[in-house]
Amino acid sequence: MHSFTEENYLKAIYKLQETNGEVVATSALAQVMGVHAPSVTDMLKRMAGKKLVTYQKSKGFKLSEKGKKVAVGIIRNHRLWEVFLVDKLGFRWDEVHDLAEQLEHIHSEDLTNKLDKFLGFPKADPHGDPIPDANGVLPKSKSVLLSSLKAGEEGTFTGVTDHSPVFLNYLDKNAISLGNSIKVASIEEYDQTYTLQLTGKKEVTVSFKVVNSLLVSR
Amino acid sequence: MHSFTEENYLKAIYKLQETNGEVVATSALAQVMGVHAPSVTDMLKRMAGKKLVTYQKSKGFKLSEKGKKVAVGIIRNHRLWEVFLVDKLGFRWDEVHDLAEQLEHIHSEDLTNKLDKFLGFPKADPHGDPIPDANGVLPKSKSVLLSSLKAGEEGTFTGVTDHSPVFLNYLDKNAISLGNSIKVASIEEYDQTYTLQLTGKKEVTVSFKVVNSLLVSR
DNA sequence: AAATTAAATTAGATTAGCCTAATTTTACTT
DNA sequence: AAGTAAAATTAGGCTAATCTAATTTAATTT
Repeated sequence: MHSFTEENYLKAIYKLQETNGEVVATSALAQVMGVHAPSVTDMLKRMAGKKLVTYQKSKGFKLSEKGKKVAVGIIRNHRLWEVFLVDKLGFRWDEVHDLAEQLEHIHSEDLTNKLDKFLGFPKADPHGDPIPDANGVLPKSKSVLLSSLKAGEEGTFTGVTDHSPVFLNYLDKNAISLGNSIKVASIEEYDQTYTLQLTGKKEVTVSFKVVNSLLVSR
Repeated sequence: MHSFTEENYLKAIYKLQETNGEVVATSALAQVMGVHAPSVTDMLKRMAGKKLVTYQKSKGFKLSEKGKKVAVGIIRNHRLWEVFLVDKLGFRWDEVHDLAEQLEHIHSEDLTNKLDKFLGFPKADPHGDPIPDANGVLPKSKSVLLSSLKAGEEGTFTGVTDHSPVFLNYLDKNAISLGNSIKVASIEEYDQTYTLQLTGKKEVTVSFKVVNSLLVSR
């Protein structure tokens, strides 16, 4: 159907559109794909030919409806496999990304749906990212950055915006786990460090960078 | 590491060596790979360069130790994934081959071994084919073709040599399942049809082609 | 052993996805 | 509005894996 490369472009474009707005720049895509700009121009022409993206010379590009559908399908696969790897095989949440990047490209609606059922129709992957349903519908998250809470406010830890293993390990080390309740005990005005009160009254003091990578729902 | 294509060549060569003897012909490999002969010559030169096969111009070729190791690793993956698809996800045994062909190329010893453990260290895949262990050791099968039994002899159905969905469905339709006991009730001399007595005294009459594709152990 | 047939290889092209270097287009400054 | 900087594209090349057509090598038949 589509090559792995095409699929990875689609996924990357989808994510860039999600965070950086509708239209994507060649250079931005080149950066996340780890290739040089002319390769992107090349690839986009091919993909535009297949109606996966709409592309106007030097004006940026975005996914077509068709392209979006493919991208969401891949994200669904990716997140379901991550759940499998963690829940069934016992991998840690910081180990599964690269494996899921490979598994996500195996195309079979039947496989995906059977896997979904086997896992008990999970709503989110091990990092809290929502899993699109079989129709490609992504539940709209109501989570906010922990950095947006004021001192005294509280929420439930629902996800991360930084998926790097080093950050995930940092959270493990400080016993900050998905589903925990987190209360902002205090905020140091001088350097924006946050003291957090976790489930069981444990307190940790963390930098702004940390609270700015945590999602909570209130 | 190696491309999917290379890995598929390695697997195909391994299987040809297993059934047709040590040295493999260009044309035979071209046929099973579904490509034309010059493509095979090309590919083999590349693979010889990587020490995956030993190759002498116009003299055929065979796997090196290194190549054999890679091939067996892929077969291990393939068969473990087939067990997963059937035992855990509920696929039928005639549906899993193509999916396993994709899953087998995901490389991670860690993944393979965790999957193996999750499945309870199975010894054979859903078609009865033996699964190499983590060291690449394949248990030597003591099974024989059902066609080699004489009238009155009996065995346990342990595997098939024809893996085509149409044959597997035929077996399903006649309630011939792995693990069943099968007794050769009689052999018709005229056309070599076999009447088999299955577990529970059910009798079926089948052609020579069928008994020549069934493996039994005595 | 010579002739014919079959198998394998070489030669030369093609496609996807990438590259570097050069050029063009767009955006930003003054 | 002109000049510069940044971003995007074109031009031309490379590699892996394939192809067809032509040639060479090996095997088989008479």
